[in-house]
Amino acid sequence: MIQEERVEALNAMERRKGKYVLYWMQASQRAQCNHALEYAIVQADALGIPVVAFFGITDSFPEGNQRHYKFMLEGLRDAKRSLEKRGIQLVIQRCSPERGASMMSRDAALAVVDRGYLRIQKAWRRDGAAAMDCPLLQVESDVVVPVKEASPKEEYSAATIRKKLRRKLTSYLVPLKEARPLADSLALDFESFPVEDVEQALSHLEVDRSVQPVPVLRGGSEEAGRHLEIFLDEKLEHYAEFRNDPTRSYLSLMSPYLHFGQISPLHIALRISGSGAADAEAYLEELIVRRELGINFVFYNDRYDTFASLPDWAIGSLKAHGQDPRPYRYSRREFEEGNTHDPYWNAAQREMVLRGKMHGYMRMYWGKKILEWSSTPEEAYQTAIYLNNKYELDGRDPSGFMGVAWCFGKHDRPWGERPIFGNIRYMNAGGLKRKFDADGYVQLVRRWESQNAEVGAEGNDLPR
DNA sequence: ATCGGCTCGCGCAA
DNA sequence: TGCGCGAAGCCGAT
Repeated sequence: MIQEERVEALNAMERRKGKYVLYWMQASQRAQCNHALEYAIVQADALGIPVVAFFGITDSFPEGNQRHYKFMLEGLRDAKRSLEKRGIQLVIQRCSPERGASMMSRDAALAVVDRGYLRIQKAWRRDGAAAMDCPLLQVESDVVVPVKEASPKEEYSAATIRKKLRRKLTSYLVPLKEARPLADSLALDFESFPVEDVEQALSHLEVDRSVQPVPVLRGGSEEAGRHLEIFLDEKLEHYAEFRNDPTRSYLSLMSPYLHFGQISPLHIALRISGSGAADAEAYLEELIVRRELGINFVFYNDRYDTFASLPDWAIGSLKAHGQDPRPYRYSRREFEEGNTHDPYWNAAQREMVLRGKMHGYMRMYWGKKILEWSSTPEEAYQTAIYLNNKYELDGRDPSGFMGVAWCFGKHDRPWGERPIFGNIRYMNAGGLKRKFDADGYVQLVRRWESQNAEVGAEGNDLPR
């Protein structure tokens, strides 16, 4: 079911005769549980024409590097294969997405695009819509509840959006029907950037190669589905108990796949929900409430990647303590190399640099300490955003921007005033030790690093 | 081990 | 206008 609240016309063009319906794939890089794709199929069937899918790959996505591109190409390879099985051609071109999409729209009756919430994604859609002579319809496919339906404004906390989201779940937490288009587009003649051989495709892109691809996770909808099944079979029943213990592997690993749209949050939620068990509820809290709070944040707050996005009380309090002496002070480079005095912080940083993913619990401690050990809170904020975007596979994602902001007071309440932090919630290493074997975590990261140095990617398995 | 205070402001009840 | 309560905690008192 495609609720009409998911659909929005991005320009005022009239429908016209055309050879196909264009699905401009951008955020939802998958063939399964994709409302935008299904919407395009419904439109095409009604017009008696096929669907052509298009993806524009730009070498210069801001802060994108080889690590991200490889993961994305693995996903595009899966998407192309899966679409072909349904008789839909995926045309991939090296170009700025909105320009490629508008070129491809010339022979289209209408165009459909998925929704993105970041500045650049909004700009691409706006510019694409303006350049097209046919209608461009946006269909929101990477959230359970459409962002404007969840709330008409920037939310103050998880508590405020939680109630609003819960009220809407009966309408939106429902399966999407998938169809094979009546007309096939495989025979249409288009040039496409080949992605079947991912290494070769990667070598043809002129991207930043300073960060290595990750040894553990491979991209694509197929891998996403495999990890989801492992999570459901082996991990979900202990999720509430172990999710905040980074020495155990009890997370779903969905966030990189969600970031690239290689899996649908609706699909995950439908697989999880129903039991009502505490573990399922805890997971749905992360998947829906927390994730869609992040989307609310970046959608309504244009300064989502800066210190200025914080609430007034946090900015005032941090500024009032801007001159407080810092017990330790590190440069961006010292942080980046994981060379602080704190073995727990260094372990978290190195986990991220090596594996493209930092454990959720450690992300909080990591950000809080960057604030504590930087010259100014503004500099700390920039450092955290820079490192997160560069190394995390799910960097440059609403959840990541929100995660950094939370460490600086966003979506949180004020706490007892103290040096440097002011009223921002404080965390220290004692908290880690109370919750899990913090020294065991340091050892674990060391093992990952030495395994990676010795045998390369093959020996690098997840902890059990 | 457990508990209250820390401190601001949203959102709803009245 | 008043009041309850909040993304993951810390700290000191008991």
